[in-house]
Amino acid sequence: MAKEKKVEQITSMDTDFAQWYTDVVKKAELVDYSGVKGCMIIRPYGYAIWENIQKELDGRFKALGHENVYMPMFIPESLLQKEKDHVKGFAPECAWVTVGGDNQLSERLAVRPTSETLFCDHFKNVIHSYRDLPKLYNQWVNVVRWEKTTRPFLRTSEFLWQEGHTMHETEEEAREETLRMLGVYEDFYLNVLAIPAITGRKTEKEKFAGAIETYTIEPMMHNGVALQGGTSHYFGDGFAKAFDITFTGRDNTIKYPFQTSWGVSTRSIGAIIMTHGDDNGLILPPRVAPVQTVIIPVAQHKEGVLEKANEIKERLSAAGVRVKVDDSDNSAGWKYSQYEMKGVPVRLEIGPRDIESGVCVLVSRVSGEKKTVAIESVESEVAAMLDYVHNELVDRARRNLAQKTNEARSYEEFLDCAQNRPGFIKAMWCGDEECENKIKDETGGVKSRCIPFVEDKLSDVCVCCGKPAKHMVVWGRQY
RNA sequence: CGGGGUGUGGCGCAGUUGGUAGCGCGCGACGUUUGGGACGUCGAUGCCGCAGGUUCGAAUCCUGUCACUCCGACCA
Repeated sequence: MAKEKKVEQITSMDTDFAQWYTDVVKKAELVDYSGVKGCMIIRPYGYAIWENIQKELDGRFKALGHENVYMPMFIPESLLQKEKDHVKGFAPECAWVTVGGDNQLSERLAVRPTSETLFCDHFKNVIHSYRDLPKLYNQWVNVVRWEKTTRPFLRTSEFLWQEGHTMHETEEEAREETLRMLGVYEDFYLNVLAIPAITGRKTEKEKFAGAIETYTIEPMMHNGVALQGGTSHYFGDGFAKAFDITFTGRDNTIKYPFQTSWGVSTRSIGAIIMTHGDDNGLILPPRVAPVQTVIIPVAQHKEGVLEKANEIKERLSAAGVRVKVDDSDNSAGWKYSQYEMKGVPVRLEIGPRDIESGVCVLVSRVSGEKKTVAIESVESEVAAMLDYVHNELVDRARRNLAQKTNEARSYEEFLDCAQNRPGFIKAMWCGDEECENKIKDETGGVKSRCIPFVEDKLSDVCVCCGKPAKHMVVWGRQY
């Protein structure tokens, strides 16, 4: 079936990717703009996606022993300042509360941009012995960062996320936790969101403020631009020392614990949109889609059609499928377009002719192909198509990632890639920040994404300065 | 924070030399329709982003301001 553009309200991706994104976000009813600068309203359909993301991640966290807590949303300035690299990183984008009611506050309060300092302030009180470790905490909250330019989901002044904060007895254990949680994200992105990604370590320059190591998951969007999908940090005992968090060890000496933190935000919804969407709108990965299958009754006024549609709905629902029947007065064609725009992964059409022969029609949102299946086996057929859609999305995203990943062995080649081929560039690097800065300046924004866990040896020398190379870096532009 | 653009019913837009607001879609009722965005009839919906100013009179001119958007800069 030839794919043509059916939804004229959505700007085509090739015409203007940024405008396409804005159109999809609005037309699929994910967000609305609010009267508050830089802040978005997440509408029911968008929030339902977030709830499914939460459910998936929260289950994985808890299975690994993490507990949910809630910290205050205000951080006294003195607390934020305890770790000097941390405050330097975040102070420029803090929102400050200076007045309460009629009274000027004696100390201004930051609206949390992230909560390491609050957790540490609390850890100090609850960690005394090695028997109190590890502490495996997580919280689902909003944070505020005063961004200069904002876009729905990708960068907003306020956003929702989870932030995990853990304390461990040994460095080794904390380092393991850092990598374990990045692994959780990698698994989640691939097996839930259908998004393959490059994972690795951030360079010194790109590290989180106050971290010893920052690990990252870097999916590539359809247009070749990277989006940091999640991060996991190893802090060593730097914050513990700054906050004077100590415990008595097994050897009866006073020690500092070792710390991690890790987070995924509503930005992941932006990743879904820009990884999977097409010119007809959103395509939701089945495992987080609020509606996995929409049933469109055809000629629904005819005897028995709606009854059959509802009967199928009950059966699918009982089988664990998130399903809805659209029995509104809109024409079938209108409904098709509507649910394509909203990215529902599988459509089920059922009309009088189908009912007569005991079948219904399943349509994949990815390929648009139709499959006639027996009503009696509808549960297994729908489940199979949902899996099929998931796998198709993974394959498509993998192909995009592979196609738009280039290798550069010389600086000329690097600049050529940066200018003419959107996507990632693999290239060797000497380890100096100077080269990162030079590359960023001379390409107009290409930065190191990460030092991947699996490095290729493309040459012996830095692509930029020609000095001996220490690592292969994946470079790219980012949201 | 710099540079461009836009704010007029829910959405998309028109509105000339200033004269008191219009179109399409959508929305509601009724009828006919129904396998890829149906059609007819009738109907409802506006502090023209907000605040000042000029004028007998402002959607229109001037000043300020707010928001959104695109491109940079900045930014887990």
